[in-house]
Amino acid sequence: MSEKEPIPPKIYRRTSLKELAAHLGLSQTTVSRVVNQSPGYLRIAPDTRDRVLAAAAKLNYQANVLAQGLRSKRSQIVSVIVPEISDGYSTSVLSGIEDSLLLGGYFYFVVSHRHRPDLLRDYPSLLLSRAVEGLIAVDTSIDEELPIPVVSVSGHSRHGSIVNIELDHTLAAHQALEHLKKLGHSRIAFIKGQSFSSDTQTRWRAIIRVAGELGIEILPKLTVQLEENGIGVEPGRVATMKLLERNEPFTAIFAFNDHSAMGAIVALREAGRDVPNDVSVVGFDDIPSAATNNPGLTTVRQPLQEMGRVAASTLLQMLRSPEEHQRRSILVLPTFVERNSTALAAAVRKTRTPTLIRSGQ
Amino acid sequence: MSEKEPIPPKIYRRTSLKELAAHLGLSQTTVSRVVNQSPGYLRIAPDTRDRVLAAAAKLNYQANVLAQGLRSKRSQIVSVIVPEISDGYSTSVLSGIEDSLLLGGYFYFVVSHRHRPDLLRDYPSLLLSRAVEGLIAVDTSIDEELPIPVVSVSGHSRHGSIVNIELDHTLAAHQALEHLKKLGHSRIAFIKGQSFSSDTQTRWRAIIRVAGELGIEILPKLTVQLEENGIGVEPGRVATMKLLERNEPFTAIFAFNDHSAMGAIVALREAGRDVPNDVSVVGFDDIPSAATNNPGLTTVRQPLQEMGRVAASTLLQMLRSPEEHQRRSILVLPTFVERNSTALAAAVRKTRTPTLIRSGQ
DNA sequence: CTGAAAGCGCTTACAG
DNA sequence: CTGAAAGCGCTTACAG
Repeated sequence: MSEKEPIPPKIYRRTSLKELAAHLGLSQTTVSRVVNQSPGYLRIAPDTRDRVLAAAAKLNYQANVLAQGLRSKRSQIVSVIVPEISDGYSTSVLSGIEDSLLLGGYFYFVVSHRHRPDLLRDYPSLLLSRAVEGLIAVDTSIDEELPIPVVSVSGHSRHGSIVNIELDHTLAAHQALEHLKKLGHSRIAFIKGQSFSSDTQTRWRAIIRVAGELGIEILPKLTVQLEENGIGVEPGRVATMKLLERNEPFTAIFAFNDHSAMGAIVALREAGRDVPNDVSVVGFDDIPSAATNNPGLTTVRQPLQEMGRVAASTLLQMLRSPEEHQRRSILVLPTFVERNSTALAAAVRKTRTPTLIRSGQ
Repeated sequence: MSEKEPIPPKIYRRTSLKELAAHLGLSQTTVSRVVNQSPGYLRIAPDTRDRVLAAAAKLNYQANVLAQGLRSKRSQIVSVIVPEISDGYSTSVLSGIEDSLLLGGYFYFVVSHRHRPDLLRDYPSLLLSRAVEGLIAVDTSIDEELPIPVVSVSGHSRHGSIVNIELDHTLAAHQALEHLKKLGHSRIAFIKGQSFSSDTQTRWRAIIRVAGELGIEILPKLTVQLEENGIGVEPGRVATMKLLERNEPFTAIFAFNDHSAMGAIVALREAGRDVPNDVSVVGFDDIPSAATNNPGLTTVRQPLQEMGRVAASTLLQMLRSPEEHQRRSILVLPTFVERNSTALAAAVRKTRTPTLIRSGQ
């Protein structure tokens, strides 16, 4: 007895509805109605209600959600499919998704497909056999019609009933290109996204349109695309090396995302070019490491967490009232974040006073 | 008809066991035995087996896992609880967990407690009412006895039957401190972890022990602790500012983790100190951004993904054979990663030839 | 070698 | 105002 008293184990013995009903001398039906406040709840005698509630609290009754799901056809589970879970983009979205789902009493399975065709093909049925009620696809295009509601974050699905949560890419392109234009850049290089990324096409079209409006030329020789292979900043580094080999002068790069912007900075540094003094670099997304990068990344922020929250609450809404007319797409707005990876173009710098140079964030 | 043909929707109409049995003129029992290869499978007539398998494939039978779980008391779901999902540490572990679980046919719920006491208190019962079979706690200490197997990653739980997956902190401390010692650092500052992090204590004790062995002094004036509030690199930046205010000279910092090491670098830069020429900084974890940080972070790598894989396969093992004696803890080994945030101490540099200076990674 | 029956823990028409 | 009964889609003793 000289040892520390063991903490008395919390009672995790689960009471079933049957036991609770027996304990109260009531039918399961009545008990079920009370604890779930189901239709008919109001017609139950107030003191019966109180007795049930008291006993449920005392015996720590918690419904078996599996059984509820089987019977009522609502598993209270949805699934989120992402390209790769250990990636800043997906997890910011997941964080927002979790916020909304928790409020709605839903749990979620995460699966990552890693661009593997077998997983992309098999996951939908695997998830359906788990009775998930809905699916959120993050940066993943779903090209089959599923028997459950699907919300896509940056997925650009044009299929059936899928609701897309998407960024206003036109505004995003405008913010980035106008920023570079103001700084005096006219020879701007572009790093396009990997072909597997569902944002690649949409964003590129917006860039072309906006560049036209702003009178910015897009030169094929200053355009490279990220390769499918490679992780982290590597694809951006490789793409930028390719760009440098072409010997076509440029003073700025607009990268597809922050990862590739960081890779671009690495490649430029290796080639002896200073960022931002020789070359300005603009990223996209504003993942957490964009701020701590050196130099801090000027970037177009996607409200990833908010996109997750909106995706989840939209999905819950669809589950609650399937019949209601649902918008096909919901637009969210980017925010432009100026840090230290962009500066006045060298040509312009000479003609202006140093105080005009942004001091950064 | 001039539009593109719509893709014929894949058949997602789910066949039930009952339907399949009726279609075959067999009992559910037999069909169940075949599709699950359950005990008794071998006693079934080979051609019955073939007929069942053929029909199951043709009608695309997939069991309803919810119903299976309810009946067999195996939901095939486990849960992972993490402090925060949008954090490089947790997601690397999750990535490994997913690898192992997928192979075992399990899916998982992720929940993040964000150090909120209410969530930490309520999640266990919420998960139990979801019938999860087991729990993996990442960097979270579980101090109640749960009725299901629990594996803890860096949780250091000394409770009941919990299996801990932990890093060899002594080796880790040895790698980092010997590295700094070799570079000629003797005045080393230490950033301790937040009090809520379960690794803080263990790692600090290991550091004290190893420092003693290596003859490295730990000065209270050169020791600071991360504050609980603040996200990303901010706590590390704040701690380092506090350190600098003390006006006690130091030439190196051993930080609790990579985030705080990055924050330290920011604070040092703001104070006009160059990393690594004035101060060397060593991080811990090797999260993805450690490599892309500028300067690249010298750090102690935790094999996070492996830890996740080991945690999940250990849990599955416990679910399969609960009676088997299970080790109380499983040790994994750190790898020391030299990058560019550490260099020879200034005092030493003068006395050696420049070629001795590491060229970095 | 195969099947009838019970039951996992719930919800929900239906009835009174 | 309350309950008996059926049934969600499975698995598993038990029986033959």
